[in-house]
Amino acid sequence: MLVRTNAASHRTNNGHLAALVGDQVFANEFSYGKGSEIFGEGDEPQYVYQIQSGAVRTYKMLPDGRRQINSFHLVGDMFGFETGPVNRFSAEAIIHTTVQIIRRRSLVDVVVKREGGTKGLINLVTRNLQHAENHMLLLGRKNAFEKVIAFLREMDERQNHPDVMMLPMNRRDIADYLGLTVETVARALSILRRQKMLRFEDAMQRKVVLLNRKILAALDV
Amino acid sequence: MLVRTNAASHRTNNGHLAALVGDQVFANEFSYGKGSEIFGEGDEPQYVYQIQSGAVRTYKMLPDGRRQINSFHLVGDMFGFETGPVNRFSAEAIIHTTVQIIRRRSLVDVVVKREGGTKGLINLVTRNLQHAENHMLLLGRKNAFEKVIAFLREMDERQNHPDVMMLPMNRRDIADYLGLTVETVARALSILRRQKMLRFEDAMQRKVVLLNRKILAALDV
DNA sequence: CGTCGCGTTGACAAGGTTCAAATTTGGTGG
DNA sequence: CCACCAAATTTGAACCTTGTCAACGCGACG
Repeated sequence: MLVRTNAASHRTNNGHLAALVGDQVFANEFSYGKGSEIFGEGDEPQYVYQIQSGAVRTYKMLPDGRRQINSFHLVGDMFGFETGPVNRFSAEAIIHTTVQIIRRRSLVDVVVKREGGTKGLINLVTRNLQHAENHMLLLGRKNAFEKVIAFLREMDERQNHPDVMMLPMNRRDIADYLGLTVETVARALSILRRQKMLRFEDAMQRKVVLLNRKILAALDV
Repeated sequence: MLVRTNAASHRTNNGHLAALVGDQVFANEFSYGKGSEIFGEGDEPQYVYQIQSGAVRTYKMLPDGRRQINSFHLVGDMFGFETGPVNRFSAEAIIHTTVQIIRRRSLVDVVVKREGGTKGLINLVTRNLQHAENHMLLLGRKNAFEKVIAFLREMDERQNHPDVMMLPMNRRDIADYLGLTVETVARALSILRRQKMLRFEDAMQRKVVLLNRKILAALDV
C-alpha cells in the first residue's frame, strides 16, 4: 500500500491460469522486484496471480509491526483468489518474481459459468484452508524445533526433494512464518547442522542439503 | 473416531441450510451429547451441519495428544463443508447440541447447479479461511493477554454483545484454541477480573459480564 | 575500502509452562 | 437426601524455553 512497487515488464501470455478459465480471458505477465508489494491488505483485489519465477510471501501485520506470514508461494503456485471484496492480507515478492495475472472479475465470472470450474476454484480455496489449518496446529502447539523441522520438510516437499534446496526467503521471513524470532530459527538450524541433519552449500546459508530425511521425518511430529 | 457417539433424536425439518440448497433436499435434525464426536479426522465427510442449539469445537491433534482447536461453532453456524475427500479435523459437541444436517453429496451437487449457490458456498469457505488467517496472526504473534482478550471479544461479538455472555467451553478448550495452557488462561482471566474488566456471574466462571468493552477494544491490538 | 544487510552466537531476562495443592462444583450411588 | 468422588478452576513456586540485547563475522556493494 505505501510500499514502493517495482512492477514492470508485462506481455501477453497464456498458461496454467488460463487453463482454469478456459482461455476465455487474456493472461498477462508481470514482474516485481525483490521486496516490492504485489498487493496490500485492505486494497481491492484486482488480479489473480500464478508465479512464473521467483517467490512470494503473504502476511498480516499488527499495528505495532509484528508480522505473521500466512504462506510462501513458489513457482507454479496461484494466489490472490482467496479473498473477498478487500484483500485480507498483503503480498510481496521475496526475490525478483514474474507472475501471470488475469483480472479477478474475469476469473470469477468465467469460472462460475463453467462446469467443473466451480469445483476447481473451491478446491483452490480449500487447499489454502487446509494449509492454514495445519499451520494453526504448528503455531499453536509445536515448539521451536518442531516448527523449524516442519518448515524444512514443507519446503523440501514443495520443491520435490531436490539435492540442494534453495530457500528464497531470509531468516526473518522464516521466523515470521513460524511465529519465532530470527535468533531462535538460527539456533535451531545450527543445532540441526551440528547434528548432521543438514548442510549449507553457500555462505549466506540459503542453500540447504538435507542429509537425513528419514530422521527428519521421524522428528516431525 | 474412537470416541463414543451419543447421537440420537432425528426428525425432518427445514431451515437455513435448506435455504442454501433451495429446499431440493431434506434436512434432518440430529442431536449429540456433551463431548460426543460429530465426525473424526480422516473420516469420509458425510454431512454438512448447521447448529440449532449448543456449541461445537473443531480441532486437530498431534500424535502425542497436543490439540489445536481451529474454531468454535455456535448457534446458527454451519460447518462440515470446508473439506475435501476426507475430514482434515475432528468435530465434537462441547455441550448437548442439536444440528440440522444434509448429506454432503446432495449439497455439493445441488449448490453447484444453482446460480449464486456457487458464490454462496465459496463465501462460506472463504469465511473459514479468513478466520484461520486471523487466528494464525493471533497464534503466531500475540502474547497470552492479547490472546485471551481477543478470545473474549470474538465470543462477545459472535453472541451480539449480550449483557451476560455464556461460554459453553471449558478452560482447556479455550487454552487449546489460543495455544496456551489452562493455567495461563485462568491467570489472564483473573487479572482481567481484578482489573474490573469483567465479572463472573456463576460459580464455574462460565458466565462472563464484560464491564468495559471500550478499554478491552483498546487492549486488543 | 568502508558500510550495510544478513546470519550466528552468547549472556541474560522474561513470559509461559510445569508441577503441586487448595477450593469448589456437579454427579453418582447408597 | 446426603456423602463421596471426579472434574474444573484457581493460585503459587520453580523451572525452562524462547525472546531480548549485544557483539561479531562475512559477503555484497557503492
